Amino acid sequence: MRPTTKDLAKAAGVSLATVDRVLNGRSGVREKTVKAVNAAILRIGFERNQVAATLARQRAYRFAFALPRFGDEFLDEIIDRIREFDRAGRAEMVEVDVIRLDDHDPHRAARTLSRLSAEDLDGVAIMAPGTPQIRDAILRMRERGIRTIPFIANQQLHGDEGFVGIYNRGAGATAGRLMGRFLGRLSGSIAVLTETTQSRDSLERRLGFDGVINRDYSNLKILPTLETHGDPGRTQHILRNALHAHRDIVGLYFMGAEARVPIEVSRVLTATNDRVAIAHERTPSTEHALKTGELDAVIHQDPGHLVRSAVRILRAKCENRTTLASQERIRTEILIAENI
Amino acid sequence: MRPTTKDLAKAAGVSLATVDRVLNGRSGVREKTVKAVNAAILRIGFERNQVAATLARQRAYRFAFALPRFGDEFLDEIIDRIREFDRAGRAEMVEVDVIRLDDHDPHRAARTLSRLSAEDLDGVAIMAPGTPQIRDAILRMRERGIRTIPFIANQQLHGDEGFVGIYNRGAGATAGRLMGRFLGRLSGSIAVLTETTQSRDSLERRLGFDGVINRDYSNLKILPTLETHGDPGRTQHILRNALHAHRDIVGLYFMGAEARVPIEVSRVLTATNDRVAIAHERTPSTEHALKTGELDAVIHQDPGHLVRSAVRILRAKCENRTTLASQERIRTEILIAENI
DNA sequence: CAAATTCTGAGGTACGCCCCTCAAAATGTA
DNA sequence: TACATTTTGAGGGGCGTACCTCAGAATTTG
Repeated sequence: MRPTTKDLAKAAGVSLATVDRVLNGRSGVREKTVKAVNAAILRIGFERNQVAATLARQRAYRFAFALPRFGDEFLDEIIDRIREFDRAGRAEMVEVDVIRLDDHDPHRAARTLSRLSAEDLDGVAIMAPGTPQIRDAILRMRERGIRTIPFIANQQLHGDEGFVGIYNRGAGATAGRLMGRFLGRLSGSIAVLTETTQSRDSLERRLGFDGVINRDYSNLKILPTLETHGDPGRTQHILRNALHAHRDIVGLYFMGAEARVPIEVSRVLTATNDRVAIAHERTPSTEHALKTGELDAVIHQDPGHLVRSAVRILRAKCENRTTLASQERIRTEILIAENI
Repeated sequence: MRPTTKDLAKAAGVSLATVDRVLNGRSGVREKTVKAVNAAILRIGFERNQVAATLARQRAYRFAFALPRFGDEFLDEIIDRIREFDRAGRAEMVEVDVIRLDDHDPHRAARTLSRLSAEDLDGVAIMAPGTPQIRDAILRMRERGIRTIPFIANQQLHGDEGFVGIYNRGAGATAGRLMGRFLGRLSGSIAVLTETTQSRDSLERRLGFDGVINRDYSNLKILPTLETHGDPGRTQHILRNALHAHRDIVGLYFMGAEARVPIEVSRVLTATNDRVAIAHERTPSTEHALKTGELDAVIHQDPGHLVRSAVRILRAKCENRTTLASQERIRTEILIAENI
């Protein structure tokens, strides 16, 4: 039988009340006693029964995802996964919710975070830039007893163990390698499209992509990044111009999270499928394009996994546990028509 | 507040005892009463609190993996993940164990399964061929109240919902596509190695691989599969012969689960890395070979995911729940140096 | 109609922990 | 030494469910 708190109390030579105080970090226990209890924990191999602990808490774990108010197809996907998790998690006493942040107004966003109370929230996964206001708001949340982890966007704060996100540089490098290998001995240029080059995602991906191509594929030349601003008309315009100005374009790299528009535009503009096209994120559009051959590969990070991983880590923080590292590593997946 | 069994009893106009009888499928309740309770469940949106239910069971969930006695590097990996899960799962009242089956002797294997009792086991994930003896043993286990799911190997039994396994045909096709694309316009032959062509894994992978190459890459010719029988000396011998007999070998496909020996041998035999080499399963050997460039891609299915998924499904069966389908789909991952 | 059978209700205990109160003991301070 | 303060012990109630017993009610059977 696994040792219980009662066994632990006996082993440590203290009462149940003291064991409880130590286990839950309550005050009013001498250092010496704390040490004695911890020693007993190791000695008898006590491990708190999380099932009983969760039940006794008298309330479900309540977590939230703080996400930007406006986003792309990929963000929608994440929100869907959060809702899905919420439905499935209720029987396990876990509730998750979505909070929208005005990412264009750091003050408002920070204020939104400031209003969150430990009364009705155990932890938050935050997807927001690391501006001073936001970083400050996060620190104050922590003081209030709300656990936080950076989600997708990293705020580079101290104590940010358990970042759940995307390794964009690696994702870009992966795209670069596939582009280089798929093109083989072919020479020519590669057009790169994204919504905006301002975002860190785009910067890092481009960095990874360039690194591989420039080092290993001297036959290929990467053109300056084209910005679509998410506008179909503009996308069509700039892509047509690019294809016209550079007759040797052999590869298309859709670097942004919103590949739908570029894919459609390039379908219209390109009669044949002989250019290698690579995009990011599995969405209905990219999935379909893979099947038809309009895309040759998609670099993907599973949003469901991101969500579940974030919740597991938040919960582990609440329970002073560590998680299975191998389970939390978010994979940079390569999708082709054969393995979607 | 979420409705509890007490609320349900009130809503259905019955006692707690009757609610309990219905929820846990005990006998001695009139059909009419069962219907009334079920109607009330839907009406008030009752959902059993799994945390409380698990605690009240007075014992942990006990699951087992029935695995072949002898296996390859990949099976070792799976066993490691099972042990790991067991350690991490104790706090959640889940215990998992490994049972070894004599896969060469269906009678003995069936007998081993027959000895398992519902007393000390809630469910088993079974990796065994679907021989009549084994299928029969599985059916009798189910009658005894032990939940079962096929694991990796499918026994094709009725009621096998929730197969956790590998889609070998797709994995082979994925390997084929990458081989074709990585080789580009190059012409030549592809050598295929595996431990034994007898296994269904090998058959299906080869089928998928051939399908893609033969349809789309007329410049490539696939040689007959070479069998290593896991013997380094023999591997070296047959690979040297093949490279000698077919000077035009441009691709190597290591189809088996044990790629270590073939990789080492081909390193010795091949001075340059200009042949495309693809293997299955991430292991220390294949990971290292990816980094050094001896392998160009690895097709992988995450063993940790396989294990966790199997446990989740078994547990859901015990609790009459369904699982999140999106979480249980085992991905055919493509690994290259940039995304390991 | 009575007897046998089936169904239901009432009540209890248990799981392992959280969280609370209050008094007693140990320690520190003047 | 007397007092204040800190630390500890003892005990209880609660979470929502599982599982048990036993008596009484409802239903079926002869």
